[in-house]
Amino acid sequence: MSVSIVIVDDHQMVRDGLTSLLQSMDTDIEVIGQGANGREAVDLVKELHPDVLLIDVAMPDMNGIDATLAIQEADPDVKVIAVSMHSDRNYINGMLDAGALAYIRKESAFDELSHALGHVLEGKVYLGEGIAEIVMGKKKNNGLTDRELEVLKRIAEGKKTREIAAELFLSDKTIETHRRQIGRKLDLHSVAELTKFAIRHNITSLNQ
Amino acid sequence: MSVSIVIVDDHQMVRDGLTSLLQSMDTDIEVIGQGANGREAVDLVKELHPDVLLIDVAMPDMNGIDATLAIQEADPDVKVIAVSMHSDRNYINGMLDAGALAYIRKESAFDELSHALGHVLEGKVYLGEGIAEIVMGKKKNNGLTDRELEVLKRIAEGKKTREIAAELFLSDKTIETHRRQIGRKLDLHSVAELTKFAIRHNITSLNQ
DNA sequence: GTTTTTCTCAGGGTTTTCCCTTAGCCATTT
DNA sequence: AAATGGCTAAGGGAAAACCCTGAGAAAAAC
Repeated sequence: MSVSIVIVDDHQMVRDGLTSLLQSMDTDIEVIGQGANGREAVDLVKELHPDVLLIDVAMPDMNGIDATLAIQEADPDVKVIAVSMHSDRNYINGMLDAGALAYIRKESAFDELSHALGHVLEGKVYLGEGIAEIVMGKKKNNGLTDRELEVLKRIAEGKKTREIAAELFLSDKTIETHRRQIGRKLDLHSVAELTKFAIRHNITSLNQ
Repeated sequence: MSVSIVIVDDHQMVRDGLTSLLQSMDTDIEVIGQGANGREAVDLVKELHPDVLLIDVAMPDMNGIDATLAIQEADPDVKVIAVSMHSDRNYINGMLDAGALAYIRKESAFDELSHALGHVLEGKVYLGEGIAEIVMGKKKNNGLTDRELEVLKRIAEGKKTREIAAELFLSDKTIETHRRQIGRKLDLHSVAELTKFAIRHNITSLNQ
């Protein structure tokens, strides 16, 4: 019984590498498609109906969460494995809520990927090293509230207090309070550091 | 004649993928070591004396440029291939000046890597698609001067004008002028956007 | 049902950034 | 010799960010 896989990541060399890895581990695994962003992921799944979708979380154009949501509507049988650079509780939950069956990090070794593959093919959930603890809140993550996350996202997009206030229909003073609170919680006191934090945790995209 | 390779990248899954790719393309290629940062690269080269070093440019702890500089002193025979996420003129030149023989991007396809390998083994220089144009200044890159780059790097590290001035032994007013000039040249008018630009162009590291 | 957290907002002050112009000095280029 | 570009610096004013305290209402947790 052959397993068909679609790989979506914004770096072609990473896609090629993963393809080579997967095909060298088992002759029954076939990579039938590759894409560079969420939009391509959705199109590829609709067209090819793979058994497994291996998808990066942070990508330009359309991220992994939105793509997974769309895919679960179009083809709920596809097993989705999320592969991410970093781990942020809110975004791990985002992927899992969207319907992903596994979440692993690029920092981790390849055998996590093969484990993930084995699990999702049986319909089981697989979480990479350290991910389960984050999901259950046992490992301290960032401690930011949803509102603070919304504000941080916009700070990391280069927006100023007044613009954020207008977008969220709030007072400037409220946004100021959130900014101060975010800085305190994360102990990061410059926009540059906050931006890097936001990128590391997939709260904002590096592109645009 | 067998070719020995050391791979250095901060994501193990990328390292594993590249290893699999390289070994599947030619049985004479042997990946004899892997590292996660510049410091490990230097140690690995000193210990293993590989024919080729495949090294990422942006890494925590010690970046590819500093590592390549150190390696060229310790073992000038090692052929260095730089593999980077993005392309910034100043940093392409940094790697090439440090002694790298090839520079390719992760966005590019795998065959660029095999071409690079073929070239460097003969002692020839190989530049990935679009890289040569950037080096020769034919493709507009960022237009930042060396000084402006030093300032931008520090802005993206979260430092404030006064701190940067102190570090560079300059007046606050001078740094202010540089900041304004950087913003004008790049048409980016927030620290967040400047930080993302700096990360994309390997001017600063995402970590710390 | 009470405590805690989150979200909202304000007053008031300090610090920093942002943006303008002008300008001298030096090295490279023409 | 003259123009260009890079680096330095200053004066001055407007805007934004930073930081404090306090505080009411709603939602969540205990």
